[in-house]
Amino acid sequence: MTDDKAERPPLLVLFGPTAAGKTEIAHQVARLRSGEIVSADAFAVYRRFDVGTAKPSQHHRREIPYHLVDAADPGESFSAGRWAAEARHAIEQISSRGRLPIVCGGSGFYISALLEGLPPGEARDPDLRARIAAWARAHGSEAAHRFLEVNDPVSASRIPLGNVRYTLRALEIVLVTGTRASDRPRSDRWSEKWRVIKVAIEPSRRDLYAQIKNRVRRMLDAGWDDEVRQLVGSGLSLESNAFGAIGYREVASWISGRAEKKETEEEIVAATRRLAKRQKTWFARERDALRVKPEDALRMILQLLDRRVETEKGG
RNA sequence: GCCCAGGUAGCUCAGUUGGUAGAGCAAGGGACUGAAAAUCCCUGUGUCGGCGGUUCAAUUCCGUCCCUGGGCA
Repeated sequence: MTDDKAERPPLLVLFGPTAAGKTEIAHQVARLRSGEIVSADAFAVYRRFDVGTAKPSQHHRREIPYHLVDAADPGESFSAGRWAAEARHAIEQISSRGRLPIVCGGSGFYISALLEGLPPGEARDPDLRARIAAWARAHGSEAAHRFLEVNDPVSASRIPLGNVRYTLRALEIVLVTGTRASDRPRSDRWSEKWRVIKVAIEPSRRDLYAQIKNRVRRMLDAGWDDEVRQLVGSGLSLESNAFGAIGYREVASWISGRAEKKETEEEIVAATRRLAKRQKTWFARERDALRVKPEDALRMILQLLDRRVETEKGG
């Protein structure tokens, strides 16, 4: 069993809150251990959303291959399922080239979709979704929740009355698949092929907040406004999924004169902190992750990778 | 100097026909089955501007002072 485990190819998975310094750490690991990076970031996938999504720099991207950055047009709606499928493919390719796949990002749901899998089949139907949403608007969200209670009581009991999005999604699953969302299998065995090494980057709250503040200011001074002007000018709707990225709508308000730069900055900082909090909550469930401070991360990760190699040679 | 309007949670404000007060936002905690940087759930003790007075009881009524807007001089 131990030998069998040692034969599995390594898969490094790096996660943590936004602005924790994950990107730089992953990049250094990739340089030092022949790695390639798979970005686990729900908004870095969108082309032309560059400044506000803190994508790796062009310099970094020339040095190391980055996967799933700029993988979709801003008008597209990405999804955890699509990301996980593409990420799995990329990881297999990287590994088959004898290089180290490094998953790095802060989208907890995406990482969970990658490692644990999602139920088979998308169970998605945009037309039906629109019709259910219209029905819910006409009859009220309570009625939608009651309808779910009849068709999938377990999901209904898990989903708060106020969470219309989850309620409608669960209804969509029942109507599309004929199966209750709560009955769908939610795990597959993909990750068993790998020696998964999970590392959580955990800065102190004080450091993280300072980093967030600095980073938002740098983004605002680095042409975020011009980027938003171009996106809006090209006809992209503010309602598009990509525009849901923190800060983009705030910057749009600022450049249209509806908000001051200072209050825009404050709003974005606050929204980013709230994101970081939700990310911490998400990652707290990863009990088998090595937890490290950003300043120790590179050294600890290299140690971990090298120790595993030693074990393999020794075994 | 005079006349208005205000001073209530970190912020913006509601309210108490007198029985010590509550929304939104912020903040903190949590959930997460293909929109996830999304969506949602939980958490509200604050000299109700200061000091006096009336009252069994004042944040509420009265007086006075201070502060902030606006107006008149």
